[in-house]
Amino acid sequence: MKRIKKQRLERAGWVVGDSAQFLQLSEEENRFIELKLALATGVRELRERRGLTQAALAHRLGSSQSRVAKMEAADRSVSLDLIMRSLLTIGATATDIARCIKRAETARAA
Amino acid sequence: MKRIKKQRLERAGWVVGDSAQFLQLSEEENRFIELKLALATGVRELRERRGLTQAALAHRLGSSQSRVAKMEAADRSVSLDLIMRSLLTIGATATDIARCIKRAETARAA
DNA sequence: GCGAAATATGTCATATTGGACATAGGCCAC
DNA sequence: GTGGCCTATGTCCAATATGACATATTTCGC
Repeated sequence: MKRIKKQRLERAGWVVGDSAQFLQLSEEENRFIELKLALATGVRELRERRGLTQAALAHRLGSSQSRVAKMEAADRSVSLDLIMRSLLTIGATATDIARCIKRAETARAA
Repeated sequence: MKRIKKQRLERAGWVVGDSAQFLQLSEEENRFIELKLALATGVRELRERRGLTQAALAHRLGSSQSRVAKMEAADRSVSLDLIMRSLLTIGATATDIARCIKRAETARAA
């Protein structure tokens, strides 16, 4: 299929690629989960390095210990928003966060 | 205050630093918003580079055009989760995402 | 082992975020 | 200027994430 035609179809909202869409979807879902997991791990590492308990971090976040525990376990019920806020609250730099994300990528490669 | 004492207090859940906690909170909130904005911008850039309309991306996400518009505007009503999923759906690499995050940091420096 | 502190897991009501839809505004070719 | 396409904005209510609390379970010094 010509590149132009493909782009036109895609602009209209259709996925044209060779592979089935649900494959693409589950692939993205996997990548998303890996990412979340890598960031969650980053929270735990930084928190421990700071000598903070889950309860202490929770207090800083205005959240609760149970939520922090679920967060570090990358529980389905916790959003990336909370994870990111935690990283920032703990004092993660952009570099720290970027590193987590790269780690997620290399984890996938394995 | 001695480092050990400070850590012990913090473990118990108290912020001990020199600055008021609400200052710390608003600082983190700012960082968070910058981050979100940088990623939202990343979505728009990648989407346009791919020649996709908001509607097309929405269709791939199983979402709607209005939500994509709000997302790119970093509207309060859209989560980081959706933004990240979008980035992945568009085909952003870990490197792309990391770059957005770094950009957020340098934006703050300005 | 015991006990205490830290962490994990489950549930609930409330708040936030979700997709859908309607509609308004912007842009460009005709 | 009008019709078509794209994007922006606002409002529904359904779905999901939230803090809180209660309660396991693990960890570790003694």
